[in-house]
Amino acid sequence: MIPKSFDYNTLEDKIYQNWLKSKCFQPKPGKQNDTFTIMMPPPNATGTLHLGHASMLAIQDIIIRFKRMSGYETLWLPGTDHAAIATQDKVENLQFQKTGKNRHDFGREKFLQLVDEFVKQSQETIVKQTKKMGASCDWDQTKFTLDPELQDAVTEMFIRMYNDGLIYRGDRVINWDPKMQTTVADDEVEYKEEYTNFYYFQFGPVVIGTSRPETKFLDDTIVVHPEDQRYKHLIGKEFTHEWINGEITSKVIADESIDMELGTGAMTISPAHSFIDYEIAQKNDLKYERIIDLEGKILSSASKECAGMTIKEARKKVVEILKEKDLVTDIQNNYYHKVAVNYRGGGIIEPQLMEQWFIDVNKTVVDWKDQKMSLKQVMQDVVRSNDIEILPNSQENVYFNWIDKLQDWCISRQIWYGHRIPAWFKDGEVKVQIDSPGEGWKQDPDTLDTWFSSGMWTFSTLGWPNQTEMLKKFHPTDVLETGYDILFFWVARMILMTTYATGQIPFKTVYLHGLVRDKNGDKMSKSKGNGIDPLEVIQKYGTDAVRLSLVMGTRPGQDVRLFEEKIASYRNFVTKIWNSTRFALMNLDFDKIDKEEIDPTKLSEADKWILHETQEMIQTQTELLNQYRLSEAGTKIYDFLWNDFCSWYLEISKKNLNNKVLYLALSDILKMLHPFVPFVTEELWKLLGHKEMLMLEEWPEMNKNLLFPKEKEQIDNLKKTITAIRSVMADFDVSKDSHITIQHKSQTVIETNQDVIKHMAKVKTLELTNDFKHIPKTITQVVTPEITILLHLDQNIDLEAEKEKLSLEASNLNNFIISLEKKLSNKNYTEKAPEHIVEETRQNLETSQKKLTKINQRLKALSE
RNA sequence: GCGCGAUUAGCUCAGCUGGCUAGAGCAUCUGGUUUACACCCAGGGGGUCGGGAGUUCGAAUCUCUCAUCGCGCACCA
Repeated sequence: MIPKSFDYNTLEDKIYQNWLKSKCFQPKPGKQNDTFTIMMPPPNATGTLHLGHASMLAIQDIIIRFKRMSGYETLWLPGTDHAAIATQDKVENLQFQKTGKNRHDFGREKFLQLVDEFVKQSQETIVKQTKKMGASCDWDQTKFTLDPELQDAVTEMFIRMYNDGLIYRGDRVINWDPKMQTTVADDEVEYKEEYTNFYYFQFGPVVIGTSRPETKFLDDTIVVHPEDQRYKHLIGKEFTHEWINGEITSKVIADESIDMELGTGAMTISPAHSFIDYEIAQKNDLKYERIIDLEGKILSSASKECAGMTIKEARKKVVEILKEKDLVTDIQNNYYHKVAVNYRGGGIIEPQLMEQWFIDVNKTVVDWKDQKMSLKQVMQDVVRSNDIEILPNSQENVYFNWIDKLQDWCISRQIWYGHRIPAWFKDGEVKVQIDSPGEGWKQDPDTLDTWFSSGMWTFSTLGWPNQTEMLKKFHPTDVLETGYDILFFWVARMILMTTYATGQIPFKTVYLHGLVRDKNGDKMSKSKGNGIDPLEVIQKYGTDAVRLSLVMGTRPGQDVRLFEEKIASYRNFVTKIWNSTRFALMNLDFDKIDKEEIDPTKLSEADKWILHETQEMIQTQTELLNQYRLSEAGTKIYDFLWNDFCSWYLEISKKNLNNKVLYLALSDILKMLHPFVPFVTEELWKLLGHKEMLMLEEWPEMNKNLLFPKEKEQIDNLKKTITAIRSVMADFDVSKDSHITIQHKSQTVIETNQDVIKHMAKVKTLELTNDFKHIPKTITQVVTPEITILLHLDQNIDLEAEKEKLSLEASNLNNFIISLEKKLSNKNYTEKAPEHIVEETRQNLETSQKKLTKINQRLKALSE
């Protein structure tokens, strides 16, 4: 005999190994004659598995298993991302702790070797953990963004974009991280709240306000709003006055972008260290000079007194200097503002004017739908025209908002770990090509933004730029499933890169899952100690339970709260699945099953009912899963197994089991459960005597010959009857020696299931009659117009109590009837509402009226 | 400032294109050693679907508005 619950700790790994051994994860042509592809978002090569990954793996695995069983040739391709900045920073920190050396002490080559070693180790961990989640991805196709072929693809992409004029090298203000010594993309900048001093300085004819005095050494332009009455008369004029480095001549210009309300409404600009100042300077053709160097220190060209000082030191010094010159008019403390920091390392971002590589998002050179479009336009078009659907749809607005504001994308990074830029310099000349153009040419030391390569993930992994069979077959992919937090970072970039490179969309659907939070809705974090380690709860509750807890009750785009009680409840469900099959195994006669055919004339009502319900469930599951409504599908199959199959079918049929029906229904249910809980169902499939893997079974199809609507109605009546008996017995506390009379009109299902009723409702004496007359010393329960239950009580019963009960029921029913009648007497309703709704209402009214009549008759009898 | 989301039972959440008297799990109460399952079985209590207005024959569902919470983007001289 098999044990009472699924021993996940010892069986999960074995089952997974069996899947691997049988090559279940590889694409195989199926009856759909079509492919279905998911590219797994590559986890960072440095990481370990967290709940975000676990949730992503659960969702994708459910989808891919469903599609595989449905007969698609499925490819789920796994891999890892080199995550340039994050990885380099992590390894550098580790090495510094260990040896006290930074990357420059090691040198580029040696340092990259250390990173490679570290990455290799991490990748193994991530792969092992991914397997633990039951992910049925094709490990033979595993890719890494720094694989040689993927590196080649990146280089090719860069060269093509350069030749098309989409990549250019230019001077722009970029986000510079002095700590990590690299540029950072706009999206990688985070803002931290801070309180600081806000200074007011006399600058020639005006007072200016600033929180950054240390950038003001060379300022000589005052900007005001053209409509500002306070300053209008100054516009265009020049003034000679004292400033930090001595006497200067400044000029007043006007610009619309000035906010009159802010500070004094007048400001000076430092174009080399501010995005907005740079824009103003460009518009007005002003010169710009650098004040702060890449280390975050003041340049001697800006100030002799402050040269070499840090920003903090220089700020103090500048204020001192201006105080001496009596140019400080006010200092306000506790000024609230936000400081830009690098989200990956926390260094404070200093805007710098630098020469970098950029992708031009506005140049209209991309061929798309027989037109020339800009990258920006293509990105808008594919979502607007529904080539790509984003789930939830509300995120499409977020996407468009982002695109509208999108600026040229700075793709060069001054770090070592990553894809080297294929550009060569010599005497101010630039050549973009794979190999060195010859003697004296030096390759650009910079590497590419990590999202440049991950943007190519759907096609670089399939062999692009070569037109491989894989690429032709599996691209575009079908669904991209990832967290909404990387919609811009990654999803948008994939659309940009893929449409340009391949002329195809990267995927048809974007499914954005929410973040996993704790029970209070707080983000899980190590410092708070509220995190759940997926591997720990897998150990405790099993992978199937963890997967369910990450999928059930979720919607795309909505955060998920996870806590142990929730996981435990799904562990209980896994046990329930186990025991329902265990029961079947104890009762099935395996020798006969293959030879048996379904003969509708020999089936009980319950048999027909469960076959009917199973067919409908197949239909429902298929529809919901095709629409990626995983939680709804999961909830429905959960309910079906637990209630319909276990609580009703098995209990009704216990004493009269039909081998074949039990087997058929259970098999279909296990198949439908499989995508959600692959381990326990696979094990049970084996115990049912199958040699083939469940995961390769065909998804069931609805069989119209197994629909029995009449029996469905009959069993529904039986269920109502049993529930009513149980309820009335509990109300009057008769657990032993219960005596029930069922009055009914032509209900064969009651006749044939007397034993079932006795057993399931625990009735000791049961009588049936077609006579609806009142019997003394009984409590009445009207189930349907055709079925009434009488509970016999020995002692004198409290007539008033029963009257009260019946009266309450009658009054509720009466209210209901009134509402229905009101509806039906409303012409607008009967004319405008759909016919089937009105018909339903009519029937409902009829049934309710009949039922009410019965109750009233009984009430009348009681009063006599 | 612009935008997005949430608000349904004590807790965590379902409820698709508006349509039977609003659901689940957990918790709670009552009663159960029924030979698949106490990680179980049976029964019960608990909600004016955040407030207000509107559209409609009909609103938890659509529109507007207010409130509270959360998030994103921009600005930050």
